[in-house]
Order: sequence, then structure tokens, then C-alpha cells
Amino acid sequence: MFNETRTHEITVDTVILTMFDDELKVLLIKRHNEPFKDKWAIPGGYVRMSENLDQAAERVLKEKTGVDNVFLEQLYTFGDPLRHPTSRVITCAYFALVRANDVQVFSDPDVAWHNVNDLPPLAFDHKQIIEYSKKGTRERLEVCPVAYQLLNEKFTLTEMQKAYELIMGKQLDKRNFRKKVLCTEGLIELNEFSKFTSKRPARLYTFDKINLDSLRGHFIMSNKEKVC
Amino acid sequence: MFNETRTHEITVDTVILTMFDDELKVLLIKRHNEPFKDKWAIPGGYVRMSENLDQAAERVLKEKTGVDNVFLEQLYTFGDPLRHPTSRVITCAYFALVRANDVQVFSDPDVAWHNVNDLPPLAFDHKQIIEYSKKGTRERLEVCPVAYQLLNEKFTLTEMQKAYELIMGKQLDKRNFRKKVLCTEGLIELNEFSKFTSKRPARLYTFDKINLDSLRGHFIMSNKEKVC
DNA sequence: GCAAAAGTGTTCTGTCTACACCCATGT
DNA sequence: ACATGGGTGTAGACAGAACACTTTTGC
Repeated sequence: MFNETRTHEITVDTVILTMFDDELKVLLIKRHNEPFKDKWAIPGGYVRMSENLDQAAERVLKEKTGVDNVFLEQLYTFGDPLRHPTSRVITCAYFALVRANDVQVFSDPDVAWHNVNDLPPLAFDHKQIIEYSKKGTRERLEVCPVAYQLLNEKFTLTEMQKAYELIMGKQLDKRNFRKKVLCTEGLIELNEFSKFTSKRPARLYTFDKINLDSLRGHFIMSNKEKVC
Repeated sequence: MFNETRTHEITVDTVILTMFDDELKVLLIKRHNEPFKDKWAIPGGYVRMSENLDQAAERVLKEKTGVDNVFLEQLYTFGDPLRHPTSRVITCAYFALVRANDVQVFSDPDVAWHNVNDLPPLAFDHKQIIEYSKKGTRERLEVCPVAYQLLNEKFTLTEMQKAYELIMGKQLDKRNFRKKVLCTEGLIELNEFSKFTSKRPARLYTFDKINLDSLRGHFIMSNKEKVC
């Protein structure tokens, strides 16, 4: 079926997650061409010869969303020979957490946010890649407060708790959550309160940008639901 | 410097770790050709068109060590345009833990085990890849008992503790270690004792093979030495 | 009998979990 | 005054860390 040459194509695919309407959303683009015409896919593109993988992922993210300088990490590389029906494409998957407000609005109906837990039919192995991302985001969040990336610059603790709950896929106890999060390094309590609420105003917090940068890094996908 | 075509080469490189002489060792091969002639490198090879990345890594491992059916996981993909001085090679790095006894002996002086903490000059970005592997192995071990893969089928708890200590890079308390490890699922206490010791014989243990298989999986490299 | 490694429990401390009521504001 | 979401503390369970002596064997 294959001739054993050395030529593969390599792409990056980016799982771009955001939060609104009380749901974790992933950005999908409807394909106009074969293969998988009219199926939805996560944004991706070929890696250029002059850029490294991180740069390629950043470029793709920027091109598709206008979003820049965010939490973006390599997730896993998918290289099944049959993942692309007509050619041999190996893809290095990245995932990103972005603020919904930062993303340019799309007039194009073929670019849309979808609930990560209610996906339409997807092209290639993109369903698997999104599942990996959900797991990766969860594991990442257990280790550092990446959920900030989903929130506005100033946010309430209730908003942050919502972000945690969506990523972790379970409800959290309000008091325990606050106790834990309030001693997170980099979290800054502001003397400002949320307006435009018809209820008691909530205190606003922000997150130290210096620490945000140090969130960037690499990590390994682990398989916690096995032995021990 | 580069023309922006879509042709890259893709390889897998495998960090093969084992344990003997009270050291964690990595298998290195001395290069006979440019680039990096006479430098040491981790074993790698091109991904064939008919195989997926896991299969390519398994094949490379098998070719270089004769070892089969071991803990082997994807680590990270390295794609800096300058990582290879003369062409554009993206490499998907894997790491494996193997039993020293299972590896075929090498008559070739250009294939050798080196202490992971005392490496000779390495080709490409292989030093970085080995550093990633050390970290990845550590994180993996915190989650499941992969250290078994370094030990003989029957082993003493002291031997296992040694493996943990080498991977974790620190000494462990004997009593705490045993308490924790004795309730690991899959560990089987044998009614056999180590011979060939001039001291008190130690009880032997083994590990359930069914559980060993479930060790295989994917995981994400995380960046614990930052925020929180 | 002594050298050397094997084997064995308890206490303390910090972290995670469960859980219910009052507060501040807008309408 | 009431409806709504904001905000707060304590007690029990559990996991990890610190720590020292006795046992078994070969020589």
C-alpha cells in the first residue's frame, strides 16, 4: 500500500478552547474540500521550513483567531498512516486556552465554537485529538492555574470556579475552592467589584503577568486511570 | 535561508534507559558520518510510510537493542529548524525503560551505555531530549510503578527502591517506601529469597504481567517547577 | 561474634473533604 | 422585604515525612 520512502507531510493542529455560555468550547472550521468535505476540523496548517513547531502552532492560532501570546502547548503527535485517507500526514497537536473576548468575531458561519462535550462529526482523527486535549487541560490544571487564560483580565472567583468546573468536568465546593485558590502565587486581590450585576457585587481579582509567562512549558500526557 | 516548501523529514529518536552499577544508563551510539561525526547520539531512524509513530519507535528499539514489548512512550516532538545542521528533520522522541539483561550485548565499542548524569558530547539536540526523558520518567513514576521495567522478573524491594531513587534523583526512606509500594496493585510477594548474597537473604517479589500492559499509554509532559 | 543488609510501626503534620449559614445589593 | 448570588470556618479523614532498632545470614 505504501512505498517506503521518507517523504511525509507534517502539520500542526491546534485545539483552541474557550469558555462562554457556561460551556467549554472548541473552535472548529468546516472543511470546503475533500477529504472530509463538509466535516468540521480543528484549525491546522503545514509547518513551514523556517519555523519550529511552537512557532507554527502560534502562527496557525494567530491566523485563525487573531489571538496572540497565549498559553499554547504541545499535546501529542499523531502519525497513524491511515489518519489521512489520501496522503501521509503526521500532525503535531497543540492546545490553547484563550479568552473568548480576545477572539475576533467570525462572520463566516463555517468557523464556529462548539461545546467540547457535544461535537459534530469531525474530520480525520480530530475527535481523538480533542479528547486528548480535554484530558491534557485537566492534568495541566491540577498542576498550575491555567484556567486564568479563559477569563478576562479581571475576574471574580465564581467565574474562575466555573472555569475549573468545566475543565475538571465536575462540580467543586465553593469554600474549598476559594481556600485553595486564594493562596495561589500570582493571584492579586483588587479593590474593585463587579458591576452590572443585579445582585451583591463580587470582588475582582487579577493575575500577575510575570507568572503567566512562566506557565508556558512542556509536559507529558499521563495515563492516570490505570495501575495505582 | 529556507524555502517554504512542505518537505520535512521525520524521524523517531528513542531514549533507552536501563539500570546497572547503581546508575541510570542511557544507550548511545557513536556516529560514523557527518553531521556530528564521532559524537554520541540516541538511536533513531526514519519513520516508514506504512508504520505509525509507536511502531517506528518499537522497530528502532528492537533493531538497536533486540528488546521487544516494553514500556515505550512518546515524549515530545522536537522541530527546531536548526536542530539538524544540513536538513530539516523533525523528530518525535520516545523513551523506554528496559532490563539491562534483556539487551543484547554489544561487541561494538561504538554502542554503549552511559550514565545519564554524566553524558559525553552529544549530537543534535540529544542532550535536551535526554533531559526531557529524565523528567518524563520521573513524572511517570509518580503516577505508576514503571520502575519495574528496569528490574528482573523477580526482584527485591531494595532493588526496586534503588530504581526509584535513581529515577527520582533522591534518596528515599526505606520504611515509607515499602509501606507505599507494598499496596501497589499487581505486586506479588513470592516465597522465594535472593541467593548469592553474603548477607541476610531478601524476599523476592514479582509484578503481574496483566498490569504491566496497562502501563502503556500516553501522557503529557508537565512543568511542575513553576507557579503553584 | 560481628559485619552487613533485611525488615518492621508510630507519631506528626499538612492537605483534602464535607458541610450550612449570614451578607450585601438591586428590585 | 425579599430574592439572588457573594462570602466565610471548622472538624474529620487521609496521605506523606521523620525517625531507630531488631533479625537473619555469611564469614
